Amino acid sequence: MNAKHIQEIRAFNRFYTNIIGLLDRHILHSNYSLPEVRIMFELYHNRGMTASDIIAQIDIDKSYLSRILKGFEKNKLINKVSSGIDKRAIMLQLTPKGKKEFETLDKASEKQIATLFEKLSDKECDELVKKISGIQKLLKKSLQNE
Amino acid sequence: MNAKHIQEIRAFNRFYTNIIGLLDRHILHSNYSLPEVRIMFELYHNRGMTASDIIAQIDIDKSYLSRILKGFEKNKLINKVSSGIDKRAIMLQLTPKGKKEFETLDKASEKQIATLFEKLSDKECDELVKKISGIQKLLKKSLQNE
DNA sequence: ACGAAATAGTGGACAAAGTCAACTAAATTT
DNA sequence: AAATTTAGTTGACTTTGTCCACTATTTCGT
Repeated sequence: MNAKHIQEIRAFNRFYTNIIGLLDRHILHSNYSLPEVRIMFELYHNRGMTASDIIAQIDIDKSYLSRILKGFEKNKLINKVSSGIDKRAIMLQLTPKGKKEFETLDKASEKQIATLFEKLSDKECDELVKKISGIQKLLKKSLQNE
Repeated sequence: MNAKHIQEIRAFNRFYTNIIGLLDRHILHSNYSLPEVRIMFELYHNRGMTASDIIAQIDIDKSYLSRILKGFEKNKLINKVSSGIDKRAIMLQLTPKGKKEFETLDKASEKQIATLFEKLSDKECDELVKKISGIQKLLKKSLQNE
């Protein structure tokens, strides 16, 4: 890794930070915050997670998470069920209402992306996705502990 | 753009959001916030910007920016000089202290990146950078207004 | 088996980040 | 010359996020 590599990566970070901002814009007009949606995503895609499982996936302060989950429960988006095995742990699950809310956000997100990239041809999209997965592969390799 | 493309892009966003978090980690232990560093970056790389110029570059609320700049001035990181031409506008410039502070952060950021990607060979870095710039080119094309 | 240490989650108090609307002053439009 | 727009500031506020101390379990070391 030389100085040029580093500069290119930094430029990309600045650039892509803006892109992510654009892609998250639909959330600003929803009733949820970014971390809330990110948490819903995890709960939607994994059955029976605990708060700790969520923390393992996304970098979030546990007390902040606790508060968000409390809010979810209050609004009937999730059920909290004590895990039988470990009495400290609590199993979380989206209610039908919670699932529906997430799906609405999810659809909006898809639409946002489709709009943002509408100028690209199918061929260009293929190219984009190919590069994207190449990057992920490289980065994951470098991030592997040990 | 089809459903598969969209899913891949979203997965990349989630992934890369975490990467950005890792890359910004050094800022958490500095005396500055992320937006502050981002603003310093702009001031470092462009001479004689106004607050409006900064807003054109980064998406930030003008009153929030105003407060940050006020803090910078208080800590002698910038000079504010009324622009001769337009008496409403104020030219901003990093002081030597401001430049030095930014350079320190900048070095830390370089180091952070180098550490994060240390497992990649030079060849892999070349590959990474090539893909990165390809992505930027595609996205910029799609984002062009009109 | 028993005490010490670790883990799961919560709650209070607080700090940081960011927004909104109202405002002054200068510049531009009509 | 009045009306509108633009540059920037300020007060009051909300949202977002962190820190620390705490309870209740569970696991570890001996």
